[in-house]
Amino acid sequence: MSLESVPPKYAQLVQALQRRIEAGTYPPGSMLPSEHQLIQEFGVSRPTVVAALRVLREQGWIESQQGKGRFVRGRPAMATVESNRTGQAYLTNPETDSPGELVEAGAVALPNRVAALLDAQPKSKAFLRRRLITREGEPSELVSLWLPLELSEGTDLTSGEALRQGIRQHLQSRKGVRFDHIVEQITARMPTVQEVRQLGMPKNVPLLAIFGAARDASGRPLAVVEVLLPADRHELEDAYPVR
Amino acid sequence: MSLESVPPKYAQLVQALQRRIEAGTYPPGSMLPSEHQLIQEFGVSRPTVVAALRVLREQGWIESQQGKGRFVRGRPAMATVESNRTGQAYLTNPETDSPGELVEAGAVALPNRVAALLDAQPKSKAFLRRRLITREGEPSELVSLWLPLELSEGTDLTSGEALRQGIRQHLQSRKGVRFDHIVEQITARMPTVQEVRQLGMPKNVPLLAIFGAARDASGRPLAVVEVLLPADRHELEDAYPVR
DNA sequence: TCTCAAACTTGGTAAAACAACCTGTCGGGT
DNA sequence: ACCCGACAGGTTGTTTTACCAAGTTTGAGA
Repeated sequence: MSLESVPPKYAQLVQALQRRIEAGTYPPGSMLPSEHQLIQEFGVSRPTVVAALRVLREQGWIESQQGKGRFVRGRPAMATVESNRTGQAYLTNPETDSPGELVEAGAVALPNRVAALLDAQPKSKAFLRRRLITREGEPSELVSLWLPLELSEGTDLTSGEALRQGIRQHLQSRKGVRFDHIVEQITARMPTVQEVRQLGMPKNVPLLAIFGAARDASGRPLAVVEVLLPADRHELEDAYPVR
Repeated sequence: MSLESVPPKYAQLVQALQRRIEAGTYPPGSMLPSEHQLIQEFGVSRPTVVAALRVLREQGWIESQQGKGRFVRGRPAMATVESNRTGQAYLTNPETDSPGELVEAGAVALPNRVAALLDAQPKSKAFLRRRLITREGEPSELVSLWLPLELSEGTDLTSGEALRQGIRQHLQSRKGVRFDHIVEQITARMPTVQEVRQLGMPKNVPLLAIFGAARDASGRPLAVVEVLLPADRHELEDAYPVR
């Protein structure tokens, strides 16, 4: 059984054209080959070509003029920066993407701030899963996930192994809850002695602390992730259009 | 010649479905009629229905699950909510909105980091305008704006008075440049002694530093704003939908 | 030189088929 | 009686073929 999922043809075409634009084969301002030419070259049908070109237009790589042709704009400036929604990244990407070790997993009393984000009583219990991420062999980030106890039951989150599925997908398939939006808070503070030890960082360097609270469509909190980044080794970057 | 251009069918279908969602005919969480049902009701072909539903999904009105159906999310709320984009706020809002005093205005040598964001040589000169914002009578934030010298000429930025116009509007009307997008970087560091004095903050509390680089559509840097926030009095908050 | 039709371009609609995925039902087995 | 697997029938996702409409450019002919 070959389970290597091949990307759809239109997506392959998108990538091929992006590569040519970046390589300078289609320089900015020049006209892209016509639909008919692309059909000939790639051996696909017109709707497939049109679907690929629509994606490129919506992403800002090209623009089109009816009756004239499609013109290269170049790599969209916004796309060079992968919008670094930190909370989303840690709630969505599989843990196997980032090497690290599990340092804690079990029911604990909630810190005040996390309790407020979960709409729970301070000091009440919830499930905590904490991982120390390593990059290039060095401790890099401390990631903590808090879940209401009823959401942690029947999941693989208690396991010591890295999840091969994103937390979002795991909770959706096992518990049927759907993340709708994330509220993110960013603060800075000095590290505790324990954090200095775990992260192997100087004790006079501040920590960037990102709290991401995932909620469902009705606004009910589902999970909170805290990401601790030593400020001498990390910073956050985001890009957005002005309105 | 009656050339009242009628919108394409798929666009009409988009509007019809949006109206029904807003009217509550399709409440959030409910399942949308299947493609087949929509084909029957509106008397159009499947590609037309699919095109309309694709637009709705990309705009965040609905989400789709292969094998199950399409589900209503409601009017995309996050798109209308002005999220607290710090850099955008300081580059767009009039200075008169926030009381404060001008602490510096003139040509200075660029710090390395700002020079990199402006694509300029380190140590080269640029115009700096720095204001200390006060809230409830207390020093609160230190906001610095760097501009290439050619962009500062002929503007009111050298004036000691608070601008009644946002920096973005001012530069657009005086110099004809348009902000297209902003790249934002967030770091944390310990304050300098001068910053401790100016902000009236404890010297063992870290600073949240936000750098916002405004660029035009081609990616050329136009201006950089740095916002320094004592971490014991400020934090950043943002909200966004999960993709 | 001017006019206009032909030949290109992209945009939109229709009809059909297959693939991938989800969910329930109906069995047979334990 | 209970559990579990196979299967049927639903859904969306992708691809193909076909045709017409609308905008632009070009060149042939008057």
